[in-house]
Amino acid sequence: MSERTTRKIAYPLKKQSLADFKVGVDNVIFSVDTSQNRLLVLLVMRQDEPFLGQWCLPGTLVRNGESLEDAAYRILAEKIRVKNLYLEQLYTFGGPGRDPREAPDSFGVRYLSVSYFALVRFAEAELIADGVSGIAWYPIQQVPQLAFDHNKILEYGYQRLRNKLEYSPVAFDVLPDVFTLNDLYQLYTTVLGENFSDYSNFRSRLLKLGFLCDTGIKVSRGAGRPASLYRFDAEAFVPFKDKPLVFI
Amino acid sequence: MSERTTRKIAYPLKKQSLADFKVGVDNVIFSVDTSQNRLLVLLVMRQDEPFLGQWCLPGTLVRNGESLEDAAYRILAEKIRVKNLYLEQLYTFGGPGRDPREAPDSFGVRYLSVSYFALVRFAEAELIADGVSGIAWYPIQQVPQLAFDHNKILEYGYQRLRNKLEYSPVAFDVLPDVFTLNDLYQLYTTVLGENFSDYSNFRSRLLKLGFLCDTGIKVSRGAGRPASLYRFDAEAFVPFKDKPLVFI
DNA sequence: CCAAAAGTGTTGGCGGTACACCCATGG
DNA sequence: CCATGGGTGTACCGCCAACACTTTTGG
Repeated sequence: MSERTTRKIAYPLKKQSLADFKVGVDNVIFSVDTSQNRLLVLLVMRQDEPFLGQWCLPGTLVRNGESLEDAAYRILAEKIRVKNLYLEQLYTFGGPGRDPREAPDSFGVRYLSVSYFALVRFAEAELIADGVSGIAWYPIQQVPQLAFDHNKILEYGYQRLRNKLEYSPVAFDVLPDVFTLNDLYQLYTTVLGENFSDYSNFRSRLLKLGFLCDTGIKVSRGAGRPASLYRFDAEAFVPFKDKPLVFI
Repeated sequence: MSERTTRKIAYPLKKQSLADFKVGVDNVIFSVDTSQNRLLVLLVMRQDEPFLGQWCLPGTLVRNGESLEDAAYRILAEKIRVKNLYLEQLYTFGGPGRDPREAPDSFGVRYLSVSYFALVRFAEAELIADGVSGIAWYPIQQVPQLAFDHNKILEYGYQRLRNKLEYSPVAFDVLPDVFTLNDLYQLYTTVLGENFSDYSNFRSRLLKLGFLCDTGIKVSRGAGRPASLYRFDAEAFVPFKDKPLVFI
C-alpha cells in the first residue's frame, strides 16, 4: 500500500505511461525416479547474459502467434522427449526489477514470467542434449542457487506438486500403464515424505475407490511375494472427476 | 500439439520473432449481500473501443514501475472504497487473438491479462461513481455477455471463490468484526448453495475448532431468540495456518 | 526354514450426517 | 401462547490410523 502511494507521488506526471513487456514462460518440470526414490526437477544452464553459466528453470520468450501454453509445450519438447505428461499453469511473476535486463530506474521494457508446472514420466523421458547447453535432473534437495527469481518459482511449483498429488490423480499420468501398488506408494512417499500414510491403509483406500483394476499379472522383484500389476481405469474414475477427493 | 507443429511449418522464418505485450490486470471482485442472500460481482461499462458500452470486469493496463499486484489494488481503489478485502492472483490469459486490438494476422502487439480474484465486505464497500462510467454489482446469475473473454475469467474466479470458502478462512475477511453464526452460515449458503451443510452441524464444527470467540453480546433480529455475536480470533487460528482445513 | 515383500483383517476412536429436541424472544 | 429463529444433544455410520497377521516368493 505504502509503496503504491509513494510511487504515485514520485512520478505524478508519468501516470499514464504504460509498461511494455516481454513475456517469458518458465517451466517447473518434475519427475520421480522411483528406483532411487528421488524427486527430480529439470534445470538447464544459461547460455546468455544475464546469469551466464548459472542454472535456471527451462524457459523461453513467447513468440508471435504463440499461446502461453504452446510456449510451455515448446520448451518442454525442446528439452525432453516424453509421451506422458501433465502440465498446467502455475503463477505469473511480474514485479518490476525481477530481471536485470530491465534498466533499474528507466521506463524500459519489463520482463514477465508466466510459469508452468509439469510432471513427466521419468522412465521414458529422454533429455535432449544439444551438445552446447547443460541440462540435468536435480534432486529437489540439492538444487543450487538459480538465476532470476527461479528458486521462488520452484518453491511455488513444489507446493503445487504436493497439493496435486493429494487431491488429483496426476500420479497416473506419470506412472507406466501398469504398475504395482508399491510403485504408486513409492511415488507418493517420495514426494510427500515417509510419514504420509501407512502402506496397507493406502492400499485399501485406493482399491476401495474402484478405479484401479487388477490385471491379474504378477511381477516379482527379487525376494518376496510377487505383486499384482494394476491399471488406472479412466472410465471408472469419471464419477470422481471434479469431486473433492483425497489420495493421502 | 498439432497446432504447434503447424505453426513451426507455417512460419519457419519467423522462428525468432518475439511478441511484444501490453499486460492488463483484470479483477474478479466478489461481494456477498447477506441481507438479500445474493452473490455479487463488480462490473463496469467500457468507455472505449473495442467493446464500447459493453460490461466487463474492472481492469487496467500495467504502468511503468508498477507490480501486477499493485495494479490490481489500484483498479480496486479506483472503483470502490473498502477497508477489508481479500485479494490473490487468479490466472493468466494470454492466447493470441483474445483482444481485437491485436491485428488479426499481423505480428503486432499482444494483449495479456493477469486476472486477480478479490472478495470485499459488501456493507462497507462504497462504489465510486465518477459520473461518466457505469459501475454496478451484478448478481452472479444475471451477468450478461461481457467484453473480451471476461465471462471465462469470471467463471474461473467463481470456481476459486467456492474453493477458497471451503478451505480457507476468507469469510472472516469479509464479515464485520463481530457477526452471528447465522451471518456466517448465510454467507456460505449464498456462495455454495443451500445444500452444503446442515446449520447445526456447521455450528458445532466451527465452534469446535476454537477460533471463534463468543463476545457474550446478544443481538435480536425480529422475532426469535437473540443470537450471540462472535469474533474471529486470529491468534487462535495460527495453528491451523497452512494446514488442510475444511469449513464445509 | 527364514527373510522379504505383498496382501488381508481387526480394532478403537474421531468426525460427519441427520435429526430431534430445548431456549428465548416478538407479536 | 405460538411462531420464529437460536442453540444443544444424540445416535448412527463411515473413515482412518495403528498394528497384527497371513501369503508367496527367493535364497
